[in-house]
Amino acid sequence: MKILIADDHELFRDGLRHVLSQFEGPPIVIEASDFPQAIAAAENETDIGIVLLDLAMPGMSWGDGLAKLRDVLPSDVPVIVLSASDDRRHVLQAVNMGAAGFIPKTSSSRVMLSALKLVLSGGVYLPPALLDQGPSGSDAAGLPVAGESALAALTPRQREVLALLGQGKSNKEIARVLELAEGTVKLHVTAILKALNVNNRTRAVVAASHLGLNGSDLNT
DNA sequence: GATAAAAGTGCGAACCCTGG
DNA sequence: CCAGGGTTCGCACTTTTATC
Repeated sequence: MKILIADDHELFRDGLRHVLSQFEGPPIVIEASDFPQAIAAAENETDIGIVLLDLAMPGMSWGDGLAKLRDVLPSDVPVIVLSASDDRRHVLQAVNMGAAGFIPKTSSSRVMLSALKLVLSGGVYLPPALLDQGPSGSDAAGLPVAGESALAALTPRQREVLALLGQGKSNKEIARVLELAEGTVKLHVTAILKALNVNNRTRAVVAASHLGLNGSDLNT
């Protein structure tokens, strides 16, 4: 498998390459130090399996760069955003633009490998710390807020279920935590999906995170 | 205050789909 | 085949709200 690492810091690329070498069947690593190089690599290289993208790179704004990368990459190739900043607004915007996840550069190699495996298996990885942050409070910086009314429409029980979904728990685990039948949890999950206008639990978690819901809501 | 309606919550069951 | 996720239906109970 080929992995494209796009980061303007050579030292970080070296470290990342070392981490990736621990993968079963070490991948072929392609490197880019700015957005134009990353886009060119995405266009010219075949069989890229995953892209690790630093948001802060020269060449163009991260939004334009990510959009351009998504344009040239096949739709089934996931792009994981790497950043030293954990500005959740940027991260969630990136996810909305098609990123399959976000890995803080402060993460351990173990976390990074786990996140990569999750994304490669079709999931979306967001760090717990990001999900645990409180509401952004404002859309002044341009964060889309569509759907907040839908979130407000959720019942307290549904919010509890959504918070546990955000912790990656299965219906069974949620049922155990809330002392409900699994069928009841499914009922709540179905209602949540409808309310948030999404079609699966992963997107519901992303949407909830986007809207500022977090695990601490369990106590409300 | 009493009553009815609505909303929220909970359960069981059956069905379909998907992936391992 | 089986487990898990998602959907739908029916039913019951409690709480809240509106009406008289």
